[in-house]
Amino acid sequence: MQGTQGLETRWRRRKNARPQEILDAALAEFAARGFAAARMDDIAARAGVTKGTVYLYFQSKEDLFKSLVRESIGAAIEARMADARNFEGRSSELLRLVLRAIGFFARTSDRAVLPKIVMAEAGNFPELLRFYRAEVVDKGLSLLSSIVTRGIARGEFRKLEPQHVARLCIAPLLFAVFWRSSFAAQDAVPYDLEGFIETHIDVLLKGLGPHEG
Amino acid sequence: MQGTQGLETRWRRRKNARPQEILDAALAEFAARGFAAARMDDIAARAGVTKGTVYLYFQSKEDLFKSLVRESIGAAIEARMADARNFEGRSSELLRLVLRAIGFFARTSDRAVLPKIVMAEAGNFPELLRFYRAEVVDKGLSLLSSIVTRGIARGEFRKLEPQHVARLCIAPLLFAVFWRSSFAAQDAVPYDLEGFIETHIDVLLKGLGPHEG
DNA sequence: ATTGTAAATAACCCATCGGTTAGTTACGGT
DNA sequence: ACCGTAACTAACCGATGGGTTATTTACAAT
Repeated sequence: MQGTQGLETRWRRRKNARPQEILDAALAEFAARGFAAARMDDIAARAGVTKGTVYLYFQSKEDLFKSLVRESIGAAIEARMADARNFEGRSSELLRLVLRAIGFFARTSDRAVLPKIVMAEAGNFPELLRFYRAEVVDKGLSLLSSIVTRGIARGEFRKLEPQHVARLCIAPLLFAVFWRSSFAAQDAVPYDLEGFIETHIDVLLKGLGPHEG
Repeated sequence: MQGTQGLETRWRRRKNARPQEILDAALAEFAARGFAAARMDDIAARAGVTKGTVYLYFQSKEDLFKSLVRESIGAAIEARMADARNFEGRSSELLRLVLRAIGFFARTSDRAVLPKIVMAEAGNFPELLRFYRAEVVDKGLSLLSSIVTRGIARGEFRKLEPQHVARLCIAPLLFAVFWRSSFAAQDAVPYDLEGFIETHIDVLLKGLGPHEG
């Protein structure tokens, strides 16, 4: 537990480093077990401290989780919204760009498991759900549907309900997150998520196009 | 707990009715809380019995859940596979039919929450995940990818990786399930899931079509 | 070197819950 | 009427895990 440093002391005082280390450990444990099943003892052990120490820096398990959400996704979405507003080219290119970015996040980031955890335990922690929806879901859907609206206005996309299309954009990306965080572990040959996402963008953009088919 | 019948007896012997009533109660509790957080006491109470009685009919919590999966989805998928094999018309029509059927199930059935529960708690109950993947996921994906392969062979669809397209088919349906079982509860104006699914089928079929765009 | 203090530990408390079992009761057979 | 039995209950057990607290210890200031 405390065997990583030299031989002189059982532990060190590291007030500054602890919170981030605990957050990282918590992310890993929440990702592996979900919110309810993650043990504070395990989070502490992974962070190289004991449970009592975690409670020096965070009030409760729920506080720990919220801190995690706050410091991760919200900001990233707002950054992309700024990108989108400044974009000049074709809407299909803009959409491709944004979906590739979110797709990359979904395929590679550790943080991508957070939506899964939230939806999974929505029933037991409604406050967590409300928080996440306001912070992430509504912002994300609004970004995507504004791109779709732009595309329709410029005659690049067919006339479809932007709210539906926005959800069609992210559904496969959410699927990718779920696949990665559950089935992927038991696959001998890993499933090609990157190819999946490219196919998604390809099929979606063709499906949105105005040319009759 | 046992106050529903008349005044004469504290309880009745109803060996035949119990299992189904317990399964229904379990579905409701699993749907509301998830697998781990659902309490056997609550399931029993909802079924109008005590916990001991549940263990007369089911070996364990996990056995209860598995029974639920078995009696619901597995059979339905096999039925659709038979439908698909006998179908004579255009692949796009076949795919539309199948997706509408699954979509209807996703929008309306109580059982539709099962995939959500499984994926949510995959990390803690790998055996459950393995079971569900073999019983539902692989069969479902194989059904869909065979339709796609058929469509490509007949020149109705573009040449795309059927495994990717199969997942694209269900991703929005899974999304619908998740939306319904988490966010829907807090929406004042309910989101139009049926329109969403129709848009999905529309966009997907156009996106798969062979005509350049 | 000594000491004050706050960072960190380790042992503890207690509510919860899956599963078990000893006892109770409905009810068909005689 | 009265068993015999199996359906059912109710009380129990043991493990688990969130949160607390008494104690120990690193280390900066003097």
